[in-house]
Amino acid sequence: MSDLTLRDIAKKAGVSITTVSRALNNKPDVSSKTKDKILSIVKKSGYTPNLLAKSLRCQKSKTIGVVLADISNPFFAAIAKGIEDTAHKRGYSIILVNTDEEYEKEKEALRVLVEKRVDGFLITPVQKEYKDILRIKERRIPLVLLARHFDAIETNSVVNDDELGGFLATEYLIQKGHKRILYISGPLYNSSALERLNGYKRALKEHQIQFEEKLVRGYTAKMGKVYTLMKEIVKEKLNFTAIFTFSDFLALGVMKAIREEKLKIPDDVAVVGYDDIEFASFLETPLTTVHMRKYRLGMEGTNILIDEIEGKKVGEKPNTLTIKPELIVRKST
Amino acid sequence: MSDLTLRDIAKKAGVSITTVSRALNNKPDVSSKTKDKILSIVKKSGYTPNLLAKSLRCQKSKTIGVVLADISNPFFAAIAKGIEDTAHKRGYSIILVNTDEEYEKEKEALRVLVEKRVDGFLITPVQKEYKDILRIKERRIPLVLLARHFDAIETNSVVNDDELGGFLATEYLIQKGHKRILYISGPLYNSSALERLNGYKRALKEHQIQFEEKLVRGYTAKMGKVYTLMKEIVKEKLNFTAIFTFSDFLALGVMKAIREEKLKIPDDVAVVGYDDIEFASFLETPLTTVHMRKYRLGMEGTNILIDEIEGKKVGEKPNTLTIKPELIVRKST
DNA sequence: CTGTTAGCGCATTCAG
DNA sequence: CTGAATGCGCTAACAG
Repeated sequence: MSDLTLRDIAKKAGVSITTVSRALNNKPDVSSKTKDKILSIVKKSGYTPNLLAKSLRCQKSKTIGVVLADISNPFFAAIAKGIEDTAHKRGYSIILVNTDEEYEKEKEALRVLVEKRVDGFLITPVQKEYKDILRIKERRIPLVLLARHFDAIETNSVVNDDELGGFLATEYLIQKGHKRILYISGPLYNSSALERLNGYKRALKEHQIQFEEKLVRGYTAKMGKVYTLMKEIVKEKLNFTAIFTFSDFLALGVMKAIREEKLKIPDDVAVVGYDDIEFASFLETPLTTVHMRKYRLGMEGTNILIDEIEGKKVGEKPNTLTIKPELIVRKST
Repeated sequence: MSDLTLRDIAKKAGVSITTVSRALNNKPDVSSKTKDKILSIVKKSGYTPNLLAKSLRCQKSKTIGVVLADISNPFFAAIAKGIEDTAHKRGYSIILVNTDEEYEKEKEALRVLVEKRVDGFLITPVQKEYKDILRIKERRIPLVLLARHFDAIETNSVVNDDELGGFLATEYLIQKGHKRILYISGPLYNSSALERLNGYKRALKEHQIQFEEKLVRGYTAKMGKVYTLMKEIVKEKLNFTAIFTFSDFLALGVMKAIREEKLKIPDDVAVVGYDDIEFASFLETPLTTVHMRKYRLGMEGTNILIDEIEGKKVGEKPNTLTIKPELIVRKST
């Protein structure tokens, strides 16, 4: 059964291709009689419009390119869900690409997606460079950055207020009496890692605690690495009583290492995570963490993007949205 | 900067469109001199091929439709990662759609993806019906079912040996001395839930333990529901000493409920999960579970699909692959 | 209200 | 080795 085309339907209905097209797209200028006739033929014939042709002709594909760092990480998965739901609701499909935090893959993904003529991009940038994202901008393809942003270039973006998140977590620990707080950071080219560090520093400063370089460690987003690192750190006698981690995902690795070193949470060491992934509350020692509205972040980003795609944007300035995080206190502190 | 086309490049190079097309696609019949010239012009001009046009012309989109039940569930996320990696490696993009286990959404997704002319489908079917999947088959669009399969229709599929998984988990518990084993099942229209139940029953039978209907509960894949249900069950005095759950995801809900009811794992009640999602091993009481090769499942499914798309299929019969699971014993039993 | 014409960007005959 | 012509399936401008 090779696919039917408008021409086939037109022939069966004894009208022109144009008329069929009009009937199918609910355009005016078709008598309801011919329209009904066409529609019934379409229905019983099993005609399926070819969106490839439509996209080529109309110069819009109703498809969004979604470039995420790691779909198997529940943090990004939650964002992806928000994106997919929202896009679908507004009539768009998403082409999803994983970068594994590698800039080469991001670059490649951007290229292919431009070739496939996506109408816009949603990206959690790797941030090792931004040249290729700049090129998207220059091509005037709508674009929204998610969860991370660049200081150097202006773009639409939806981010978490990471400086505040870092501050809240740290200040809370300080108020619980902790003075030596280890921060397991993500890589600092990542804006969210950097800003959480800034929040951490500000909290220390406001409470007259001296910042110590050696209490900041990690600089990675890989749980496995952090687990190994943590085992080493415990042996270093750094004298910390609390740990703030870049993500819940990392906190899991940290806590496993700590437990294996026979330290008790929260008695020997308090742990605060970041993101509030679903699992955080289901742990045996539920994790105190900075709640981030991941689904909403995906949703808002998608809405901003589609608004721009469809020319509903107000003003010329990039649209940036910063979502406030919230500290969720559980049993790990 | 409106997009350049082959025509623009041809004009600049002083050759025909055809020649440019040939040069770009590494076809023979172009002198290396003109080819070099064209390539250098292409490079400096920033030409980007329009894959929409190419797809329309060639009747293939190099895009796969991926229809998953719930991308925010780490089990599906892991499969998705395997799919994306593999597809990307072989030059394909994926359009991802979530169904939330709702048949209506699956149906709608299938329709849109056919319209977008994906070259093939990877689907974890909701299984409340199969009419629309049948239609895909009738259209002769390549298709691979993942993690679940239908008895009623023949299709390519890659599944876990769920009967065996259910058996292994149950027999292990029996060998640990348990006789009253609660099975928190997924919905039984889902083939994997049904087969795990069958494995559970077979293990009981082989060990001369009477099967009891009331020890099978749940019939849902939602963690929240299971959590609530579990709290009720504990109060029912069902007298069970072990629980086998349909998924690690559900096990999390179950364990939380159990702990809140002051029962100890594994002393008061042993728990076995299914899937072995990454978190299972990072829990404070690491979870005994049936390991499923999720990434591989996605990978194999994608390879089978692309082989069929590209006509590399051997034989006419559907290609079905069953991956053996493995029991991973940890501290929850 | 309806049909004819043109063209989106590309790959592929077929002629030279 | 190269180019002119055709059409993938669709929508839009224009003419009736």
